[in-house]
Amino acid sequence: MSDLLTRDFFDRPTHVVAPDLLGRIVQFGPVGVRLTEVEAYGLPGQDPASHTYRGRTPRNAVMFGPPGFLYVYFTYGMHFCANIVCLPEGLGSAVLLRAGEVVAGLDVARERRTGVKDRDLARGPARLAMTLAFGRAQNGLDCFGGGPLRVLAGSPGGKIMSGPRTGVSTGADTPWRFWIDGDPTVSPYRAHVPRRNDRVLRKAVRSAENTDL
DNA sequence: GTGCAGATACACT
DNA sequence: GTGTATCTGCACG
Repeated sequence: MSDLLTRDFFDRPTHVVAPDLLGRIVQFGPVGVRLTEVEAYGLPGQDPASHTYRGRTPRNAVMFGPPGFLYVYFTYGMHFCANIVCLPEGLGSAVLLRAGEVVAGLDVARERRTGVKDRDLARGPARLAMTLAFGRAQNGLDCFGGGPLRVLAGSPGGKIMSGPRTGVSTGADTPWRFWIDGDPTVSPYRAHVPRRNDRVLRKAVRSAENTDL
């Protein structure tokens, strides 16, 4: 199974595309990852968790473009995460690639992430991005442009599960996180722990220390 | 298993 | 100017 999907595949709402994406293979150059966990992000003004919630910015501009393009963003000052844009140009939504299993270019993937167990190579959104070598330069790449980035057909080979995304009030009734049941490469990530108070406290302590110096 | 440090882009005051 | 973020690796138990 290595047929290409068509762009139409992504010309649908994210919560429809996301579960359908499980088991498909994202290939970039020599490395291919079979998706085992994804998360859908909604439209501006509708999904507080989405980067497009507050409208268009230079960073999220790709999300407002046509479907089937890669949106790579930088977060926490050190990590990249990758999404694929859904719905027609101008709407602004995408599916986050959370985890997967390396099924092609395993040797290259191991070289990129030495000392990491095979199952952990793409187990988590930022790890997946590292393994596929997604970075700033890959933001805005077309999955259907005939270039090194492609999405291939595949089947989940397991039961598809879904659950609510954490920390979101609006989408609490609609479970927009999808994974393949029992797959060892599904990221263990916890329900987004809002460590706000801890972080605020730590930051306060740090700045207090700086002041004392 | 749990807890924390890291360091940048962006929205908001 | 300030606070948060679609998180990971490592230290520790």
